[in-house]
This record gives sequence, structure tokens and C-alpha cells, in this order.
Amino acid sequence: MNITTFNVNSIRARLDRLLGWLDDRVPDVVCLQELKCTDADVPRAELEKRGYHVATYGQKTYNGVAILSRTPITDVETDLPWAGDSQARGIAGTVAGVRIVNLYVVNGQDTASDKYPYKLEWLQHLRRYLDGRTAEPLLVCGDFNIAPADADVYDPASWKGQVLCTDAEREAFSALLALGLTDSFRKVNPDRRQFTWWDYRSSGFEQNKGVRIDHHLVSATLLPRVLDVTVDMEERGRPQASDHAPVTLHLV
DNA sequence: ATGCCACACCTTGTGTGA
Repeated sequence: MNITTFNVNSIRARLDRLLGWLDDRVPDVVCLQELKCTDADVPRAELEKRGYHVATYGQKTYNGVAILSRTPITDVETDLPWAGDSQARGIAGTVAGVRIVNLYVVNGQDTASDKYPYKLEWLQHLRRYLDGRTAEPLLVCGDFNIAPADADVYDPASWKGQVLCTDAEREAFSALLALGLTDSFRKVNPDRRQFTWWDYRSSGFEQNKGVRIDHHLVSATLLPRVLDVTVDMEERGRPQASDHAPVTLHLV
């Protein structure tokens, strides 16, 4: 079983690429972020035609998340991590006995922006939501907008103190792990320098100037099933690609 | 210090992303 997290940066603008990628890779489960459209505007029929069950939590213009699965998705939950959040950033569902929480974490824009304290508040709500849920086979994946360590950044000096890399964000990430979750990529590849997002500007991808911000966190009961985590660099290099690469967790 | 690119918006420039 494989589960991909992919920030598509607009499911409508990316539809041809997304469908081409699905036809090529035939993934079991796909967690999408940044749909940038309402549930009604999600091209559901195109996905279902390919054999996917589709659960969405959309929003106009910004945010929006979805889970696609070749087998049924049960117990779908939206409005994560708390009901008072007005932004569509979290959806959960159970697939083949694995509880999957798909997240589009707040970017934060800049430490001086109001969006930055909102990001930290959002992460606190996420921690509260996940607390007590890590005993089951749980996968928390998505675009975390946090590079957990300097090893996850192409130029740590230039990123120091910048949003995605601040101490407060990294502490919030560690606090999630402390609930009983493991950063599966780093567990499997302790020393590998691999990014998941590259800036569209200034040939970021061509120069491999990226950051690792898309993650698969697994609970202790799921960890023994982890085989590998791979980043689809080929897809990121294609014309009209998202600025994120699809990242796939391979389970036994 | 700014723009560099890409996307949505009932667009013709602005906000946001990371």
C-alpha cells in the first residue's frame, strides 16, 4: 500500500497534470492540498472515472484538501484540527484500517505577519486534536510548511529565523512527534538531503534550492510497516508542474 | 531592498504562497 501527499497548487489549474500523474503512477491513496476551489468545483467525475473514491473539504480561492483512494474511505471527518477554524485545512478518513489525517498547515507568510501567530495557534490546536489518537495505526501527512531541521533546507544560513524554519515552528513540530509520531522519511533516510518544495522563481528546482516541508508522520503501531518514503522529482520537473513534488509513503 | 513565478479573483492590479 502506498500513500502520496501532494500539494497540487490548484486542482483545476493542475488537472491535466494530476490525471496524467495518476494514470502513470496509479497510487493507492493520494492526500491533496491547496485545491483552491469549493467541493462543487472539484473535478470529481474525472477522478472517479479512474477508480478513486473521493473525499473533499474545499474552499474558494485558498486552502482545500482531499483524500483519493482506490478502496473505500470511511469515517470522513472535516473541520480539522478544530471546529472554530474558518479555513479548510484538514480532512481525515480511514482507509484499509489506517486512520489518515491530511493537513495543509498554515504558511505564516512572515514572522511579522498576523498569519504567523495564527500558524502557531493552529499547530497548538493540531497537537490537542492528535493527543490521544496515536495509539491506533495513524498517519498524519500533508504540507506542514515546516522544515524540521537545517538538514531539510538547501541554505540554512539564509533561511535562519525565516518562516518554515523558526525555532517556534520546529518546536511545534517536535511537540507533534512527542505525542508518539515519527517523521518516516527521516527515520528511513537519516542522512539523505532531499527536498519536497522548490521555488518557481529563479530556477529553484534546476538548482535544487528547496526545502523538505511535506511529511508523513506515523504512529508506533504503523512504523513497522514503513518501507520507504520517495519524492517524485520527475513529476516536479515536468512542464506545468506544481511547486511541490508528490511524496509517497510505501507501506508493507 | 525588490523582484524573480504561479494562481485566483466575477481580474486589467492585488493578495498569497513558501
